[in-house]
Amino acid sequence: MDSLTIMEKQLKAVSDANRLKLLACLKQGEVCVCDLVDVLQVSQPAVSQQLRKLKDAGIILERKKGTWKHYRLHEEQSPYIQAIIDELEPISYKHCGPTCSSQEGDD
Amino acid sequence: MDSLTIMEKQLKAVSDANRLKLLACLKQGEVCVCDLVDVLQVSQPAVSQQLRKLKDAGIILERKKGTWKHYRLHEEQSPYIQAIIDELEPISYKHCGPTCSSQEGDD
DNA sequence: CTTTTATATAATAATTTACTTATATAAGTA
DNA sequence: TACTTATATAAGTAAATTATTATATAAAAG
Repeated sequence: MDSLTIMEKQLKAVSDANRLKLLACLKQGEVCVCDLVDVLQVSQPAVSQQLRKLKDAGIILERKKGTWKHYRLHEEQSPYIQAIIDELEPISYKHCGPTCSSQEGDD
Repeated sequence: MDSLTIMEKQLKAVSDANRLKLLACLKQGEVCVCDLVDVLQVSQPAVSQQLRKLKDAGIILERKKGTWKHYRLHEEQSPYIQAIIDELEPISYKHCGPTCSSQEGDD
């Protein structure tokens, strides 16, 4: 994949209001899917699909923790993706529960 | 329009390979539509429509010169759009003619 | 004034996107 | 083992996108 195609893929991944909101949530650190469903006000599968796009573009990473899955921003971003993240106002959310938000994990 | 919506619009405008190529051409300065048609290898109306999207998003500016129309990058860009432009490898093109590429203009 | 040239707009069709509901998977719990 | 919970995948659908061809506009040339 040439650099322009990679760029296109990454930009397509962030050119959607809901996915920008997801990134705005993740600015604060790891978030589990259930909390993100709450923020976006769309169905759980919709959130799952959006997260997948961001993951496929290499913008976010996942960590499994029991039944839960936590997502976070990739530590290293292309400069232009980082600039986008920097521009986003953080969005805060309610933690769905103490079990979900604990720091231990499977990987 | 809130800032997230503006951001979404600008990012949608650049999340397409052909429009990224247009920006890559414009890095060198003003270009007339006929030269851009040559670069993209799609129909003239298609190029017109792509340019319109970039213009509507406030990323490029137009200047009329007789029958021709020249497009150039907006002097001021949002930091994230600028970061995208910076990342693009310039694309060179053939000037369609001396009349077209002269510097005088109507506005 | 008619013709040519450069560009824009309109109408349309194929493709992609982003939801939805239903179902699958996989881990935790009674 | 059966039930619940968290997430993912599948199938279907409505809306958006991006090309195409045909046509309009507007300036320049003859």
